[in-house]
Amino acid sequence: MGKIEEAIQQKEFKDPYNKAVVNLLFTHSYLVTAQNALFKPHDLSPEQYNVLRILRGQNGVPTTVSSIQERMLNKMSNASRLVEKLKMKELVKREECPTDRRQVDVVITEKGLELLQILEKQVEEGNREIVRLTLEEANQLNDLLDKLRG
Amino acid sequence: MGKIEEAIQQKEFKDPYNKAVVNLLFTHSYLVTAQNALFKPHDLSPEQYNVLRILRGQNGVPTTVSSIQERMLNKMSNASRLVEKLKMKELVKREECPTDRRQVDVVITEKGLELLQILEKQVEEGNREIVRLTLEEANQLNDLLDKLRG
DNA sequence: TTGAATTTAATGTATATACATGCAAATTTG
DNA sequence: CAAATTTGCATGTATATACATTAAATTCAA
Repeated sequence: MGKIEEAIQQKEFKDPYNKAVVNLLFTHSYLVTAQNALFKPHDLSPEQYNVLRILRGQNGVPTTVSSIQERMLNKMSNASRLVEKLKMKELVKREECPTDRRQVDVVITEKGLELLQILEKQVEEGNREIVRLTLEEANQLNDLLDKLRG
Repeated sequence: MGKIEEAIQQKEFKDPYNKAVVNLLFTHSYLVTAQNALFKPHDLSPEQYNVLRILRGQNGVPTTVSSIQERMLNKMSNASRLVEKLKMKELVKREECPTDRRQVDVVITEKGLELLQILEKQVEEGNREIVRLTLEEANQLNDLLDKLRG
């Protein structure tokens, strides 16, 4: 794979900023493609996995749809529909919130927790393998990404 | 925005590799959201813009659909359908390849080139603004991303 | 306290991704 | 050369993103 210029056959970029944006879009696709292969056998999408992780982080405390939305990796995603998909698979429960009937309390089920436990190990191991950096470099990358977003 | 831990309200990560993957997914969403706002008024998606750029890079030499596909940022995208969309907007022309009737020659039109010229300036300027790094840091980020993919 | 504004979730529509499949043309092979 | 394989593209289906709109519940203000 190597340099981005070879990977997408583009000779040069306007400046390092524009190159970084393209490089990030391309690297994102690389990561997501690898992750998809992992999720596929479990009939779960990366986004659904992400929602399950957020719910487990609550330790049993019900979470509203908007709260899930705020914590998702993709802010423009649609937590409402993802929760619906997870409910159909019985990985989450959805109940009307007693104190505010507009809201919906979402909780991960035992079945959801079990699936998460299996998947998480694979994802964590997969991520370590797919990121071909030293520990120090990975830390540098995290700092740069945090700074990039301002 | 700042640190990824605050941005998505996750206290800690398994290791810097797993943190980097999440950080990259999140940063990708940040970039794409900003880019979408730019493309929206021109009724063009980022992916369609990418195809137009690839075609212009050919300097008038017809390009096959599979060649476009190979050079796209998202390898799993569907160049065939994107070309169809662009054709409906008269931004590209599509002709049967004379030497191999399986293939389809795609060329950007004058209208496509004009739109690209306008958009490109805005995208380039937008990218410089949205990446809040020094030149040196942007170069570092590019090196790390290239290395990450191995 | 009632009416306006806001909040929360669901839904509608267009676009794109992910992957399988179909089909015709071209190439390989026996 | 005929049959089998491969290639190039289109298309079908499910999922997700992006964004507008709707409907109901709640809050706020006159």
